[in-house]
Amino acid sequence: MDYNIYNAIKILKKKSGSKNVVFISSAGLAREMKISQQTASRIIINLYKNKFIDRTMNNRKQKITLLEKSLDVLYSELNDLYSILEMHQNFELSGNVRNGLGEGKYYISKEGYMKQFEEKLGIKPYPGTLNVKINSEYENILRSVRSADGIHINGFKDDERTFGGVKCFKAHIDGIKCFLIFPERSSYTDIVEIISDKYLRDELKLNDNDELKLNVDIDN
Amino acid sequence: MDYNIYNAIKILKKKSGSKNVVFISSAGLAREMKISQQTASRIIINLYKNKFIDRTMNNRKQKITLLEKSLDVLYSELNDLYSILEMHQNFELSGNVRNGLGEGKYYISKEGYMKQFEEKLGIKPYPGTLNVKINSEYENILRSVRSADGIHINGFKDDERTFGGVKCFKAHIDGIKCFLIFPERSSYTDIVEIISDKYLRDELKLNDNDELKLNVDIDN
DNA sequence: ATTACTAGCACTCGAGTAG
DNA sequence: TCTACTCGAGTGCTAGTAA
Repeated sequence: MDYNIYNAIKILKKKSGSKNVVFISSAGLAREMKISQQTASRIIINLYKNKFIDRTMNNRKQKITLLEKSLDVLYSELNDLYSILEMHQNFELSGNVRNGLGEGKYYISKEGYMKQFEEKLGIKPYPGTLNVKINSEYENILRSVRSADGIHINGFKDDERTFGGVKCFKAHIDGIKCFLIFPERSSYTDIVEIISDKYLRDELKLNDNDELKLNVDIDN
Repeated sequence: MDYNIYNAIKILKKKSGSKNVVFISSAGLAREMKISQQTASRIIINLYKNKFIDRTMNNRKQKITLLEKSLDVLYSELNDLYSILEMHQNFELSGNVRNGLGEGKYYISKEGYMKQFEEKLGIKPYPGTLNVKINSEYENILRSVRSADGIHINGFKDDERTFGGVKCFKAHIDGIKCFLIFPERSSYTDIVEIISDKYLRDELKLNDNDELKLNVDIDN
């Protein structure tokens, strides 16, 4: 049954544009998947129940919207194949500098994270993050990076609250080594947070809204 | 059953090194796939019958060798996802110039091919091919390119024999536009043949064994 | 047209087990 | 230990059909 779900998502994504919305009948999906209309209908019900899609049934044709969970399926399969086939390509992202408001600083300065950064990344990060809004043309690449494994940093508890796990990806900007960090449980956002042992704003002479290119190395 | 085959190939490829050989018991495969030993055994038999793998049964442990057909499955799934997710990256290959012996010239000069090259590629090719041996580090990328769709050129018959279909990929070398051509029915080789409307050896001042970089554009 | 329920059947899975 | 056969059970398919 899992295979049907995967295949259905592939087809729905192919038919939906970048807006992830598609008008398709169960018979239409059945034709593409070379299965019966009844089975296609069951699959759609299943996808809906399991929150892979949303659906609205206007008059005749149903409208299907792919949810994040569907995209995750595809991007993680892509990454799986990437790593199995040892195609560690480097990804190039481009975006511009945003004002970070300082929450990043609050989080990464926590001892529970800092210790692990030093151990696992081999750097003692400058206590602050550089926030970069990735240009929308690079959304697909960013999604692909996000769904890769990366370097895992465990969550922890302090006296007051729990802090979730994050994952890091080695990267460089103009030759300066840095790391992208993503909260492990969060949905897609086009803003990435970057840490480095250097103060990147000084090192790279960056101001808000400056354009920059970012190279991510996924080695698995 | 198809899904099992796909999954088994993924696991076998992951466990096998770049030599595509792996020692694994049916119980071992079963554990990885979270299925019973019996089912794993059946899958292995199936893979063998359908020429996805070769197997030899020495004393205790069986040795499984992944055949081209298995790699094709993985690389074409990768390409599928690539095109569905609209991640048309450009691939960079590097290799060195080889002496082509002139068979390439014989083939591409055939009217049946030439007409289609002009129609579908928009160039009137110089009647000869540049043969490039791709460096082995780029094997994975070359395989990935090969399993993509490309521009299809139909096969045809002349008075004497039949000529098979080929597929072409737009590429450029030092800014000069060219096309990689692959026979549609042939197994992997690390030599690629390149056509262009220019005589590339002159245009790029190439001699045998000269190193060159090749950029392939897969747009789907 | 649609979607999707029910019924019946076919296929695939895993337990048991032989070699 | 291994691989792989048989067979019963259960899953998931399609056809028929209702709404």
